[in-house]
Amino acid sequence: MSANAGFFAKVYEVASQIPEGRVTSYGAIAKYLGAAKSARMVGWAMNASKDREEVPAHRVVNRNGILTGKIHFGGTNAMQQLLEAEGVTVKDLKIIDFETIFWDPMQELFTEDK
DNA sequence: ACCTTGACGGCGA
DNA sequence: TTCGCCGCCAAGG
Repeated sequence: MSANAGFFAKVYEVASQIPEGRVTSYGAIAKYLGAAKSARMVGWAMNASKDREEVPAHRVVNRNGILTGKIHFGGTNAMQQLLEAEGVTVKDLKIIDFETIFWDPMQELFTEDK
């Protein structure tokens, strides 16, 4: 399924599996999908996933641990609020202990798919 | 049909 | 190590 699903669909599958209180990056998802250079498309997919409540886009940030997509959450700091509500400490759009709560699909799903 | 933009990141200089 | 350019490819103008 995943192998035959469109790129967007695959992104949704991975993103929807991100546990609460954990975060990942666009690049990590892209790399897991076999397109490390297509991190941008992951972001674009997230943009289209706004209608999909199953996709916690707020748990996906850039590789610096910065809430770059915050802008797309109604124009307010809703994204940060959502993360903090899950126990994620955010300081001025920057996730504290980013690597500690980082959820790497390559590490968590390496044998479950593909 | 062509050009620009975009939730990023890799790789070269 | 830091800076900048290029790729990925979809959507909008």
